[in-house]
Amino acid sequence: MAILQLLHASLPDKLSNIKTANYAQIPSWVSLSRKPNEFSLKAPQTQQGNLENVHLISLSKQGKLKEVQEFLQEMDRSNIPVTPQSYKHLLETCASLRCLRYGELVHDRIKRLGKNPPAFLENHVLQMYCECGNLSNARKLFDEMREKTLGSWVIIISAYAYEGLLENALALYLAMRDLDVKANPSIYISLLKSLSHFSYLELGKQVHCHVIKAGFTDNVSMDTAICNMYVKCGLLESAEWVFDLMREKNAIAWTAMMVGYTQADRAEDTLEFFRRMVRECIELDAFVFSITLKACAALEDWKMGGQVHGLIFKLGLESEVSVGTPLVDFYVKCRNLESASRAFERMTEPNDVSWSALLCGYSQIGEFEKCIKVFKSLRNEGVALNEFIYTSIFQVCSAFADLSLGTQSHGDAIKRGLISYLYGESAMITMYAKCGRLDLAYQVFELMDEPDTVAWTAMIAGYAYHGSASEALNLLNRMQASGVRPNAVTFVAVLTACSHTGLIEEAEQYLDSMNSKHGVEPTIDHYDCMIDAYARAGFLNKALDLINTMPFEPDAMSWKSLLGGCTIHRNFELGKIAAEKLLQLDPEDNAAYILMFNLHALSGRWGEAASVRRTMAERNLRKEIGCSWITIKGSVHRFIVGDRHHPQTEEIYSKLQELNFSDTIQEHALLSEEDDTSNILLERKDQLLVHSERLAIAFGLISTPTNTPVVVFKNLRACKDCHDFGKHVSMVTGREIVVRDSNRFHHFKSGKCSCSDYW
DNA sequence: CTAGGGTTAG
Repeated sequence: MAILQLLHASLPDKLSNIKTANYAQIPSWVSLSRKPNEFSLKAPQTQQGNLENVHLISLSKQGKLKEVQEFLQEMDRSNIPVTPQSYKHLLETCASLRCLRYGELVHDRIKRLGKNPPAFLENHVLQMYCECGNLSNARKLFDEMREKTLGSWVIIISAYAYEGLLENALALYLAMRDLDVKANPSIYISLLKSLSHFSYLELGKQVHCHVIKAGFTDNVSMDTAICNMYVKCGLLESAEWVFDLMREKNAIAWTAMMVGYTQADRAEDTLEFFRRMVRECIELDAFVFSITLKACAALEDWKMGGQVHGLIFKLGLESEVSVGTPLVDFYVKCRNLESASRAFERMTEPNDVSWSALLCGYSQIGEFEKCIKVFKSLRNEGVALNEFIYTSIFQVCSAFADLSLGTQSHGDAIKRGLISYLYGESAMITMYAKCGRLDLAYQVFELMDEPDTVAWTAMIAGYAYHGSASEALNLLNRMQASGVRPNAVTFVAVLTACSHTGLIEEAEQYLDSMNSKHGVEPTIDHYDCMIDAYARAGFLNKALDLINTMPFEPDAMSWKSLLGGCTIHRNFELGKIAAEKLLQLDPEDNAAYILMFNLHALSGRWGEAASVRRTMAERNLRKEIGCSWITIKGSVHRFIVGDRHHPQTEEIYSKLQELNFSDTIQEHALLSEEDDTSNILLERKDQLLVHSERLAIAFGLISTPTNTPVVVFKNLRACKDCHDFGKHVSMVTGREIVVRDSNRFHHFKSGKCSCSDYW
């Protein structure tokens, strides 16, 4: 027994589920050089060569194709015939190992055997070619076969259907009918599989009719296939109709229906089906769990998901990739990265899908460093990567504005053929745009065959970040002309572009016509954009009116936009109302306190300003540390306020002095998101002069050729003083300064900013 | 000879 186990352990995985008889115990030293009657085993004459054939089959079942080859030669030398049964096993092994080379050798031998090999053997050869993916050989054989059995038709039609070669599959099906060969359920099931797409719905219905006429309904597998075909075509009602009529329903039919519900955004129905399955004691397998977890993930229903996880644990399915991977994704979607990692670790054999689910989690939750680290180690270890992983990497590059890693990953993905059409390309558009390279973003966009809504939106949003409203609107027109329909996100980008450039009338028109002209229902995000547009432009009352009359309850963003406008345009009364409302909705919003503080400071209400600042200190608001960075020759230089760690610190500070920009007294009183608000006594002016973005700009000036723009990135919103600083520097040095803050790009040129001081 | 279900992304 132990030997057998050992032997099995050494078999290739693909073979481990093949049931083997005890042939393996026949030693390979069984000699062929002796004459049959010399065997100690008294083999009757009629069974001559039995032992050799048995041994051949044994070798074949162990996947030892090379030894098979050698043994065959030995058998040939001793004139021992190979039985058809042996050939059958050899062909099966070649098929399961996808080993076309040996398969062809076996086929050659069979051809040499005589003019009429048994039909069943030819079917095995056919099957071997199909499984090895060589359909042209398969077809050639099929056409030459003198005796085609029903099985031959099944094999070749299924192969075509499986490869998605619909026309070939259907042509053969029709040819078969012409020859009066009656199709069996297998053939219909294969055909239905290849018709599982909306564009083939009419054909699918016709095949369904043929199935009914042939009397094959009320067959579990058949009905399951029909059900699945309707699901994949998006006709859930038809699928339900078939499903409800099934007297006996297997797990596959249930799964198919659940997939349909989840795809149709009806995840609740999926979960209801799952509950029914549990109640009706249907056997739950890995497939059922994966779709159920997907539904839990879509609903972010961590309670239900947790219960499902419990069941998975009880059934001992946690270690399976097919369950573990969706489990990782479920926890990622519920923003529970800790459980996601734990689920990941419990899988015995994670695959590339598992890795991409995890990496996507890291990038979505903002664990960018971790994401890159894992990505690099996967690359080094030669683990299979996929296009999903690269999409996540592009997102990380966007967040870090890491053009260097972005372009490298782009090249890497091209080499591996892993830029996924649409998904990967759109992620790259965003990546290049957010790295300050609209030109490269546009190149990617231009090279796309058929950009879809998301790709157009990414490009429009790119122009919006950079404040190029006219290009953004232009692109929207081109998008519509090319027949791609804008969605809600597209309009957020369009309205943002308008808002950032003060195109009030245009914004109003787009908001008004969204629904009537484009069939996109406005959401609160669109109203917030409009409120922002009014507020920035100084139409504070219009902004307030919209807050009061829009068909949604105002959210934090609504009031924040109004408050921002009140600060720019110094409307204290309204600003106070907005600030109170905002802090009611989001007491943790650091920016809200800063805006409120600045509003009080601007009106000289120092008592109230100080009280805001005290509240901030007391609440110890968790906030991001402000930092700015610049990439010089591929390496990133990062600065925080008052940083003196850089090796060229002296040069940087003397450059700052040389720029000699003195801020006006009044603006010194204002707070920026970068200031250390936990210490209310700290002299603000000292901090201001050494804000991180100034350090980065100064470093950029001394480290780059004078004819190139200085491109600086910052994780927070640019403060008023530093914005003025940027304008000043672009004036006195004659250089273009580009700053990307958390909201958008600022292009400073000859003392002016592309944002027209509107940000 | 014999088919049918799932999980990752912009």
